[in-house]
Amino acid sequence: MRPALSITEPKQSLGAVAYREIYRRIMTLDFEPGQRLEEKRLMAQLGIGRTPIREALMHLSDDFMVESHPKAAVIVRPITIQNTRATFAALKVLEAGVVELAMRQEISAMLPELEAANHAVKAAIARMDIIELVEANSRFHHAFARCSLNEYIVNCLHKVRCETNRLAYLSYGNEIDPDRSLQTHYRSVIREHDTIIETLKKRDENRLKKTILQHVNTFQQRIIRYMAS
Amino acid sequence: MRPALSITEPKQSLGAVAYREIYRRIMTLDFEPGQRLEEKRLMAQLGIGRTPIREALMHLSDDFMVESHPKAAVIVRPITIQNTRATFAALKVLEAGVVELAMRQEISAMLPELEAANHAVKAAIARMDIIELVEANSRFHHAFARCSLNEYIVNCLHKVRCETNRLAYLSYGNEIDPDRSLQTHYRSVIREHDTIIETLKKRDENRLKKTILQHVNTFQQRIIRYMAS
DNA sequence: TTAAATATATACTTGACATATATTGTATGG
DNA sequence: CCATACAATATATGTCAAGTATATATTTAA
Repeated sequence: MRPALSITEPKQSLGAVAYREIYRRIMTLDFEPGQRLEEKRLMAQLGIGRTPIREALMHLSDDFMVESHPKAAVIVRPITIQNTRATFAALKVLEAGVVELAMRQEISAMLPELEAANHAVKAAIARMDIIELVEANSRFHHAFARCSLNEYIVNCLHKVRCETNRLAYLSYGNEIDPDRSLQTHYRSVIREHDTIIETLKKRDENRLKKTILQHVNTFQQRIIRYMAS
Repeated sequence: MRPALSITEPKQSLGAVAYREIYRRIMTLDFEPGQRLEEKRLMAQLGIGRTPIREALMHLSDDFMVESHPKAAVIVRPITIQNTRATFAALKVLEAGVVELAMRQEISAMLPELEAANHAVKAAIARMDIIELVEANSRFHHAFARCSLNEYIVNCLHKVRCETNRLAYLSYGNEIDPDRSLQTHYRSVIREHDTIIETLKKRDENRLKKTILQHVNTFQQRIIRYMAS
């Protein structure tokens, strides 16, 4: 039996702590795209030794959040048109795959998490808390991905989501579209999330796939408009 | 200008060396599923320090080739029915995705590599060199995945392929089906590979997708028969 | 069978060294 | 005088070694 402490603090490794913290700073653009991440600096900033820092950087590299240039430098991955295109292309393939797989699985265990995340998204929008919005939205899509019960797909979507989260921070921080306002966008997101849960419960494969792809498009159009501006 | 040595030996890091060597031993079932991999042992066996060994084990864990039990042990990932099912499910989603993406890309640069790997597969079959067969087949499918020009998909398929390679070694090492012989299986593989290249060149999306999924099925059926025996 | 004590391997730290890369500085040629 | 190429330097990374603390697994005892 583990001590009660473990319930709230699963005694995560320092490597995991470093990953989370650097991840957060990259996501929130505190560490800007292209910026160099030096081990010594990170050690000082996070108060953590070199071993877990290097471990975290390796994992971030696996997740395509940083680029590793051996013997030279680790830099925050630049945001480019090409990368963004590839991100959305992968997103469509994988989310559609989730739908196909989820329809052949028992997924009732995932629903509470999905609905909790959905609720958190709505609350964050109501409070206009962008950081929490992106994180709750990330949890929602992670829970959705897990409906595939396929660790490969879940893992790959995690990496794609690292990038979409960064894009979300980028675009939500700026009002970019005078016609179709941010509020209108949020309403679309909420409506689509609700529809996703609804069709998932009904196991309506065609409508679910259509909704998911539309949901990706809703976001993609926003990003395209952002990058064009 | 780099020394001539770099052309053949790109001066890979010891971490990469360790990864490759442990990967090879897992793939060839020299390290058996479930077997524990101790750092000290690996250090002695490979003559490499602890840092790159740990780095390699982390990457192998990312690739689902080993399971990491923090503070306890790293073990070679067991081969189970469930994992195998998930592997093939992901394979079908991702390979179909590759087809969709490849059809909208300029992929002529990938064709030489595809054809070279295909040739190597045929040669390995002719020589009945199972190790080279699996590796050449792996290169073929890696080249095919790269036709998507999508690093997320390529990366995910790499992980899936780690598992399918292991399954291939497992099944090719044993004659398991008296009716449908190993030679018949090889002939199917060769025919399907040829068709894949052919339809890729012709950009015949429907036929390519059909062929790829059939190719996956050809292998899956063999594995199912193997596991049933 | 459960619980306590022990042993071992991992997670992490510190310090050090070699090397590859980037940077600076120098020299040569246009 | 400027630009290019080359040489020297500095710095950060890759790797090793040794040691500490701790968590897990194992053994022992109850």
